[in-house]
Amino acid sequence: MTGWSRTRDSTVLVVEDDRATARLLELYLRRDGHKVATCYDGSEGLKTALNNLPDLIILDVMLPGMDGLEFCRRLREVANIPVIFLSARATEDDKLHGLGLGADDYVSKPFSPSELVARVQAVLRRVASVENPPGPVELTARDITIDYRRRRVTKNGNEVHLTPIEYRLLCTLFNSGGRVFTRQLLIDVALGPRYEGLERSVDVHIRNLRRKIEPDPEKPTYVQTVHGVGYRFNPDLTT
Amino acid sequence: MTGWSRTRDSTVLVVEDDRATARLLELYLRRDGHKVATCYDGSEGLKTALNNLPDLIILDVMLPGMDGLEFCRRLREVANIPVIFLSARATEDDKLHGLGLGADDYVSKPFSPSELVARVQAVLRRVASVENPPGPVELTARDITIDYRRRRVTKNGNEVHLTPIEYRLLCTLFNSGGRVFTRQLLIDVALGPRYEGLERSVDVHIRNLRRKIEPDPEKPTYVQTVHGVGYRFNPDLTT
DNA sequence: GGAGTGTGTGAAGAAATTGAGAAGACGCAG
DNA sequence: CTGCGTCTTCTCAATTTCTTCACACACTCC
Repeated sequence: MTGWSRTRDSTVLVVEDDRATARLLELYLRRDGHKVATCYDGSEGLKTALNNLPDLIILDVMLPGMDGLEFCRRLREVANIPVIFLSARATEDDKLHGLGLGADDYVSKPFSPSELVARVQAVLRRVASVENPPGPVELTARDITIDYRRRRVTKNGNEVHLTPIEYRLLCTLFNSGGRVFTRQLLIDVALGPRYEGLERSVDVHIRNLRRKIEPDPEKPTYVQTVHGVGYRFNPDLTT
Repeated sequence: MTGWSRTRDSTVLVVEDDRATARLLELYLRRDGHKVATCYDGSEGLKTALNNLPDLIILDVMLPGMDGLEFCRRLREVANIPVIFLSARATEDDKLHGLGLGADDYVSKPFSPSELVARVQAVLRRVASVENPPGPVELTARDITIDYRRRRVTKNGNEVHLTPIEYRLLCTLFNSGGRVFTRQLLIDVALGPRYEGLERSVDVHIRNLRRKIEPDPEKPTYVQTVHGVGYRFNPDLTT
């Protein structure tokens, strides 16, 4: 595990319980010059990912051991490895669309192998130019910056202390391209299926989050309310 | 998990008095792409190790010339080469459990060669970046310095005595670029897959580590707690 | 404007996480 | 055998974080 010093040829971790699909992926990825490792269930995959820090992960959404979203969320807590989702059904796509978890792309089954390989290339190229170590992996909007690797949020350079839930909500909203999230979707995506609070609790966390990052919490500019729907993140100042 | 090749081409020293076992090890390790040297007794093995500085040592516990535990202890005084123990009987396993000597893994006889090869890979991968990082053999952050070759830690020039577990935790956190580690990840990365303690034990080691390196252990500046997540190393004083 | 619904606010109690001390296990050295 | 060093585990206290509730305020549609 050569932490965050990416090597020339990229390693790809495939987490997919269907062996046939997994083998297909391996075949095409190897042919494309990647090193490939495969895990057949979620929790093993997560451990492997954290131990070996591949350059990219291809992740089935439906997994034994650990759900793909859960996988991604836990991965994001400690690492920032790009993820491409494999979704089985069209209905799943909706949720994935909104994934603020740092999914870098998603592909619906059945997929064309060459399309997937192309997406892998694209993600790796994009990531390589931005993310290469050493140094923080950051996203910035106006004066807010998220450093995923250190799990640190700064506003104008000063650290802002966020609780775990606030951090997850912010991450989810932050890199969602301004998409609107219902409270339930925020719960699903940011807090996980095992979350047991009421939807209204999300309001409270949003408020606390605003207090910490908004210049004037009375008039939110980052986390905006969409009345009757939910919340969305506004990266610009144009609204 | 399948695949991955990143840790080949390393030199392995086998110290094992039983010639048949030794030859078996050589065979499999060579097939796996390692260079292998073999010694048949302890004191000769130690001499060889110190002269040639292999990347890893496979060490029989029962040895003529010098006991394997003694070997490990003396090795640790001057070098930081990872060690995998070969223990003859199940009863010996208990002794090795404790990692107290700084063993990195252990394998019971009779062993499956492919399992041993896999463990060699795992140890090399894990240890490579954490305890034997590429680049300089000495890293400094503020007034803490780690000398990887000698396995020494100094604070303002004074040696700080760390236990094997403390040392590994510190190494792992130290050259991680400030990344956040969950307790489980610390266990996986720093202590190895055979570690059997609870996650909470990590807390205790972190506390002991803080007592030794922090100016004011009440307000940690090096090893920071990330509430709800884990720990993080802060090289600067900027927070 | 007013009813009806949705959202923001503050605070209190519950719950979870972490820190601290200490006891026990274990092997080793003298 | 006894003392020493290390590691694990336990409990209790301190702290942080989360949830919930009641009410004030805002929005929308008629």
